[in-house]
Amino acid sequence: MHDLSFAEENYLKAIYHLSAAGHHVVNTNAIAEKLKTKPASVSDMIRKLSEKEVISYVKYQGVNITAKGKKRALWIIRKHRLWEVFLVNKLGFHWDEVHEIAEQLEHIKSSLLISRLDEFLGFPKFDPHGDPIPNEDGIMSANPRVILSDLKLGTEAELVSMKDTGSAFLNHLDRIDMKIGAKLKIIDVLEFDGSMQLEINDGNKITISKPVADNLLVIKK
Amino acid sequence: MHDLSFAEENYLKAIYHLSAAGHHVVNTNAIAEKLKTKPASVSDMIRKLSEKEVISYVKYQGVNITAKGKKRALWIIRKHRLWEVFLVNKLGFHWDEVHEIAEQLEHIKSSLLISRLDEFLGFPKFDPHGDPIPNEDGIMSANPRVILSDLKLGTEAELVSMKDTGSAFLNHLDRIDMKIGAKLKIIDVLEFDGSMQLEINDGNKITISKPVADNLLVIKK
DNA sequence: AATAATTTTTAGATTAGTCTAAATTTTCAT
DNA sequence: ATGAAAATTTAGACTAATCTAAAAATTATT
Repeated sequence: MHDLSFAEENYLKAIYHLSAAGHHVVNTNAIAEKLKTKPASVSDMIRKLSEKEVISYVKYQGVNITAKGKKRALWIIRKHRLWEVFLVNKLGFHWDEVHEIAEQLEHIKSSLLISRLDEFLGFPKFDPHGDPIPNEDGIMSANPRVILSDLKLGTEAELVSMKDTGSAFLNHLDRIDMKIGAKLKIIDVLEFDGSMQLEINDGNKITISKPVADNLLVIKK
Repeated sequence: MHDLSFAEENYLKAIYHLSAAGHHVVNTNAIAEKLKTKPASVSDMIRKLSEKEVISYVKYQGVNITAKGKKRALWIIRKHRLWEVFLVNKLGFHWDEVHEIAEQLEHIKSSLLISRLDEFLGFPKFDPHGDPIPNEDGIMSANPRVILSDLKLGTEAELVSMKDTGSAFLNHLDRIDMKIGAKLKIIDVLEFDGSMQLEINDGNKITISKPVADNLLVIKK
């Protein structure tokens, strides 16, 4: 198991995220855009990563991540998300300030460190953005996040993240007491405008518009 | 303030440690040996570091660290030692397992992270090896470590580290209840063999041989 | 003080990662 | 289905960090 360099790890992670986002074949320009690098650099790196068998690749035909590559990528993602939990829960950072620091910490090499950190944090299942944390085998045990507006009447869910992190939107959520971790139950959906009536934390009933519901990510109970 | 690369940071730290260890002028071979690299590589790096004004340097005459360089080095050392405290006090590592991980963590760039970590750890003054932790300005407020056998009759001190970390020696210390943090008072020194009688933690009296006293590092009270 | 031994620097290569510019391949539109 | 547009790869160059081998400077020895 030769180690990957920081640059190689970043490429692999980007390819994993693009694969997971539906593009089961990932193209060069998409990688270049995601990493803010040039397509020529991506071509070079693709050759190197396919020699290391973490991706498979046919010239001009795009990239597929291999099982081996997926495992490596999920290991990096596990580290990233555990460090984010540490930064927010232990050091008091806000969840939208931690990404850059976690991008550095995710490259630290020590599996013992990560298992100790996991234990110290109480074996969290989600990072502060609501994304699930893979276990040592790369498996995410928790339900995936879904968009609130995709759920049906009667569904219960927990708020884990917001898509739009602009302060105007966050202020709005604050005003209606909608915080990460809030338990939601859908008690009505209005056909004509898609707005929803919700019960929050088994108490207050509020109504939110479709655009707001589109921005809220939840996991089903 | 342009950032230094990881390699540059490692060279600067090595030069700082060599300067602090008495060699007020540091020579190329010493740096090469410390970093397990070749003198030719050191020559190149010396040129780069002196362009960045963190060291001053005359060809064939060795290297001096500048005030600017010392500040940079102490910042890296601060990060290294705080991370070591985290690994030992929070994650349960033993103090002789943490160096390699801290070598990686010390390069993480974020001063906010370090001030938060410092606070989280309770503003420690020593790392788990007993070395003092510099503050934000690069100043080490604590007394320096000294060798127990250099102290005079009547002196009180705190055990902060052992030079010899072999398990035979550590077992011996365990048997006589000599742990990091123990408060020691020198109640007798025997001329003919240099052995010492100590009071530990205001209680038990024990006798240790000169070779043992030579291996114990303490700070004076 | 001259020469031998040691230390340090330079010269020239190598690898990783990046870039621009040009060539090639694929895709899309008419 | 063919030419234009877009995507991708190749070619060649650059920087950072390293190495080996050779040259130059310093230090030590007789």
